[in-house]
Amino acid sequence: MRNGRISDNTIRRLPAYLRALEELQAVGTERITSSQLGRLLGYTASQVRLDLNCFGGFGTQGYGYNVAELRASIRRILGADEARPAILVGAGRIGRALLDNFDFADCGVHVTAAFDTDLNLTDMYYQGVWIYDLSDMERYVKEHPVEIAVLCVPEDAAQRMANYLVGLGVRAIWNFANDDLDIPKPDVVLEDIKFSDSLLELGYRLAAKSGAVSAPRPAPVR
Amino acid sequence: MRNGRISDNTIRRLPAYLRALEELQAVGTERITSSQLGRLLGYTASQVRLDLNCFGGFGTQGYGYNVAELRASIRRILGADEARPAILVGAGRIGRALLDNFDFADCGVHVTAAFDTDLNLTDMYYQGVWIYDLSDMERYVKEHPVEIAVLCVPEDAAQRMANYLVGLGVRAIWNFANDDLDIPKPDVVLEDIKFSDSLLELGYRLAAKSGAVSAPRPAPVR
DNA sequence: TAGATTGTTAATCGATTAACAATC
DNA sequence: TAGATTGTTAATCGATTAACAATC
Repeated sequence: MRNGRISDNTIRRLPAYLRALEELQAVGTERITSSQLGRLLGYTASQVRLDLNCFGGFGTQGYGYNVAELRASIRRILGADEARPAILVGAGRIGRALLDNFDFADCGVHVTAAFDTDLNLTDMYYQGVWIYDLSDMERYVKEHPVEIAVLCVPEDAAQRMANYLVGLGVRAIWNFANDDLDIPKPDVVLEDIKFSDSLLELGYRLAAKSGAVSAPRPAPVR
Repeated sequence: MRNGRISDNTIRRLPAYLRALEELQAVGTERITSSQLGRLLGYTASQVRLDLNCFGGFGTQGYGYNVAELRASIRRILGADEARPAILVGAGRIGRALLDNFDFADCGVHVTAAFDTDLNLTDMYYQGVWIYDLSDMERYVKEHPVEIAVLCVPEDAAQRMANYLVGLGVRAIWNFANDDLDIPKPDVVLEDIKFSDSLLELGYRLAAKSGAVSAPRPAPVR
């Protein structure tokens, strides 16, 4: 178990390992080797072992890894079995779509309240979550443990709201606004969902496949 | 203009450059240097110049880059000014939230139709987009130019639907299902929005900040 | 014990940063 | 022309892959 600084790339691969392991466990697979797991995800066996060994020696020589055990370990590392208290800030379409469809609990997060300014949305339950008026947020956060803010407000309100939330002491922001947020406190965790970036990248790759933009025409063969 | 293979990292930074440039232009900035642009985004000046030079010499020595020009160039590279025809597959909450809130046009994409199996959703317009029954999709795709499928179906239907879409000849899939899709044709572009991965990563970083998981206890001082 | 596969170190590769000559 | 900043090459750094000794 080497414990230097763990690279961002390694961290980003952890959820993929977890997903693969959950599927393996679902179909009853008991053990798996680093090379099998690698093949499943498109990584080399070396990389799998190196990644996992950042967090501990989960394997057994000559055997491989126990699926259930490794899955449990990775869930623990990712905090997937926690129930971190979170609030939804902005209960518009995106916010409510998350409440409808997204399994927060499976990621170790528990949404305890939502906030909005739209009187058509406030003062009601939505998917079991009470939607408060935004003006109640400050009091709510002071009276309840809130670790995470799920930020689903329009782009032009995002930075302002982020500053406000950081001031209130939330420890992490899951941001859905298409905006590069500037987080004043360095120990507040920011994680973005960037729809635009993703779709633009798709557009680029599409153009690149057509050979248009940057795929240089093959050199003329003579 | 060096034109080796352009790295994924470079491509992933393009939308960030674009976002910064749009903001600069919005506030009337005319020119910018690589080091200013870098400071804005947290990159080094070298990196900015190297990234941009993958696509062309957009700058002028002694001056820097013209904001409007560079913005236009990057939009072109990303295909943001196109209107690539796309269909929405699955018009549930997530799908409709996208139609409500997301600016497809600004990413060079035009959603021409949506498909679902839910009779409460089909045969109606939603945000100007007609929702067809899924059984009409095959005919629709054959009769209309469709480049991109925005995949918003439940996780357990995603792989099946992806195979079907690839068979119908779509050239790219923007996937919102939490599933590692296996795309049979190598030239079909796949781009994922991974909500779970993102929130799990947030959870990890939160735990890491608390010094719990992987921050090794400081060695005992004697 | 022999075979297999890990944990871990060494070699390679690629990406980022630094430096500088070209040039506006 | 002098000053500034690019485009581009060289140096550095980090991440991935390969190799192998440890060990189940």
